[in-house]
Amino acid sequence: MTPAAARGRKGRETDEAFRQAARAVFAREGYLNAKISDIAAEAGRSVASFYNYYETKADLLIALAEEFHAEATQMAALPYRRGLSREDALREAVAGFWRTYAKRRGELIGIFQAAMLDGKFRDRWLKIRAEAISRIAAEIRRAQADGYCPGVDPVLTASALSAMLEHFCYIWLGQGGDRDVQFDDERALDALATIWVKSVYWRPAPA
Amino acid sequence: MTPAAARGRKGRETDEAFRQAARAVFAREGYLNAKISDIAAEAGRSVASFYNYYETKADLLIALAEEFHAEATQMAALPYRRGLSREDALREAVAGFWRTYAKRRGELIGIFQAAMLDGKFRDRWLKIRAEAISRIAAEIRRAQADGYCPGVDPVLTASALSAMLEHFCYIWLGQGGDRDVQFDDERALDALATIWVKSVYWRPAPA
Amino acid sequence: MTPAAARGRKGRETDEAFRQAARAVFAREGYLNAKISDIAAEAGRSVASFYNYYETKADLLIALAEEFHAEATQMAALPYRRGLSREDALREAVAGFWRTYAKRRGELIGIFQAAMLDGKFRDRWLKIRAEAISRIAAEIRRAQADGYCPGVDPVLTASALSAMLEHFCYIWLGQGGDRDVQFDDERALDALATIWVKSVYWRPAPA
Amino acid sequence: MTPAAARGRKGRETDEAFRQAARAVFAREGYLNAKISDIAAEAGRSVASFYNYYETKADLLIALAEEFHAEATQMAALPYRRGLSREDALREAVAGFWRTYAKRRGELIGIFQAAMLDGKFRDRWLKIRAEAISRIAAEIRRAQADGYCPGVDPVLTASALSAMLEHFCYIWLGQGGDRDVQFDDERALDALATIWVKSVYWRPAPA
DNA sequence: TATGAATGAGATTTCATTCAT
DNA sequence: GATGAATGAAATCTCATTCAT
Repeated sequence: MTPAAARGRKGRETDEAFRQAARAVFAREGYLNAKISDIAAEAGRSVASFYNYYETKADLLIALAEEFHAEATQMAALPYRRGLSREDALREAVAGFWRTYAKRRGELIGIFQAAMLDGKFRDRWLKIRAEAISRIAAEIRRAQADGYCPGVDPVLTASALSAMLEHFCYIWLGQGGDRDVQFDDERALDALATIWVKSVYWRPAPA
Repeated sequence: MTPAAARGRKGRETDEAFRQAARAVFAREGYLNAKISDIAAEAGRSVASFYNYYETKADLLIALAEEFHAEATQMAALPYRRGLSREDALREAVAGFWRTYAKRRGELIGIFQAAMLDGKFRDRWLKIRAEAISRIAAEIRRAQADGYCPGVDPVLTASALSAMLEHFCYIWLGQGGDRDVQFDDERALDALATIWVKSVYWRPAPA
Repeated sequence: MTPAAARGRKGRETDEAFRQAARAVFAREGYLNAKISDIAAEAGRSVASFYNYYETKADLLIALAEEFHAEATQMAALPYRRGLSREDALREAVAGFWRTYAKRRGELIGIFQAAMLDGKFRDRWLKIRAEAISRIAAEIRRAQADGYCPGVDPVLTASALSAMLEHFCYIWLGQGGDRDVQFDDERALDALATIWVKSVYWRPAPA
Repeated sequence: MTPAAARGRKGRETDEAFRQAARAVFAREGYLNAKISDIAAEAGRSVASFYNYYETKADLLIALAEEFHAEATQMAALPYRRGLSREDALREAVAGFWRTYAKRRGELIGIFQAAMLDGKFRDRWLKIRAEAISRIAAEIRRAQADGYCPGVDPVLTASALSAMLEHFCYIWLGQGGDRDVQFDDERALDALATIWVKSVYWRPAPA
């Protein structure tokens, strides 16, 4: 396998073709059902060529996941840099996350399925997830310093909120949602953000 | 396949052996990695015998999921019948759910993986999930009638809270948790219940 | 296995139930696709019970084939005893054969398929067939003695006519016939009988 | 599966190896008893390789049957183009058929067994057979135009003669013949052709 | 005599992966 | 770099047959 850096133009094009193909195939078939041959066919390349670029399907997914993570992180951090109020920033951060997933359905499905099944991938994803959680936990601690949500465990709360965010995105954006539930992007986002805000930015009733 | 009702003692024993074996194997290997032959070996029966009881691995899981759902529902409903305050009842209901999953790790893992990956199972599980969500949504509407959480969409909020509960359980009880996070049952439960309570039982700030 | 002679009333009833069931199942599914369990289900008996009566599916078919052969032979011989002209007798004999097969579709299908595929059965059926062929050959020799069809090989001709009769019956009565061909019993019989008569009862053109 | 036309030299060789192997195995074991693994072993290829060329054993047989049919049709048509008398042409056509089957015992056995048992194959074969029958029927109608065999149903007669030809070939060339019957190619052919000629080229006795 | 239950022994089929060109 | 072709290694599923009751 030629290292990525050493590739010529043709090589970079083929690599990109495999990435796009994988996103399409994961979105259509799911990660588990996606065969290497499906991805190759979608990319208009041979199966053997795939192995010039990635050792396994999981490796390709890891590459996609890293691209994805960079974007999601940026989207989530952005509002804080814009000087919004904490609540508004949070609402926007959640929205950023949601939109990133909506745009990258292939990665969403791939990452979630693979995290459940593939040991190699799970470890990588846990690291990425840990980063997000520690950022959320820091934000909770900051809120606590201002008198909000005293006594809650910042890390476990962050873990729970993150679990909610991810799984809700997977169900609604990846799987098409719960049965018989009306749905639109705005209302979904609003429900998510409200839970998040209310569960962090509350103050104890005055004695 | 003999219908369950028509089976004699020996048949019922074997069936039970397959169920226990499946729980153990799902817990150990995950649902997708579990081979019929693993389950049969764990049950001390032949693979061919398995097919006298279930048509597929998914069918066996459906049977387990139904048992499981009955128990979880009962555990979650119990506190309300005991006349606790809404908040306390909710806290206990969440705890009941958590404990059921903790006791039935095999089902937890099986259900989660299969709901994400196995079309046949997913449809069945969505039905079960829909029931739970409509019960949660009803509780939210009751809270709204008392002036709590005005304006939130009860069903989407229920969907999000349910997603949180399930995924958090899966991560902590099924997968062993997030990296580097200290964990104990009580604190985890507390984090979950607090989010749930605070995101439903809040009142708008007085104008 | 209790020998047939030693069976009580109940045993004879069960045996008969298996025979009828086999005829129905062979007619419906074909011999090869017929599972012992299908026959047992059709007979309303258990699979294990089947083995009290027959060692294999082929054994049951042999029993049916013998019943069948006795009837077909009788039907074919009858017209000769009634003093019809040779041609008319032949025509009637062919008709008897046809009607027997039509009435016993299960055996027809069973015998044909098994003769092609099951070594054990084939040997038995060849014996039965040999009898029929030698009877036909004798008739041809008698015709030759009267100056008909000089020079033809009586046995090979008998074999060919018998092959025609059997296969034509199988195609039309067993499989439902050739594509797009209009069909009724009388015309089919007439075509068969005419071929048979004309290929035996011809005289050489006078020099 | 690469379409046959798009294959390179190596692919074509392997395909041919599977065809030859199938012919040998069908001739030796019969179609139904032939396992994919037998064919692969005979071809000196792996079982997995088989599936790069055919989806099922039936598909391979269909390919062989089409080759076979093309040859048989040509052999049967040839004598008519040579300007022989009708009777002589017919005799030769039958001989062409017989020789084709003799040369291709594997196909003969495969086609017959599969037509009896395999729904997928039967439909295909019926189409091929229908063609042959309509050609024979046309010949009979031509004979009738010349005053031969008045009143017979051309199509049913064609069906019966075709059934005779095929089944006789199967019994003698595929199964090794009837018991205790002396046999040689010439006599067999003669018996077949005589039946065919006499059953078509007869004129009614003058009133 | 009858049968519920168990199973050994196979055949089919699928795919990720390798290799020679 | 690219790819046609080949394959090892599994897992699923099916049934005839047996046996204890």
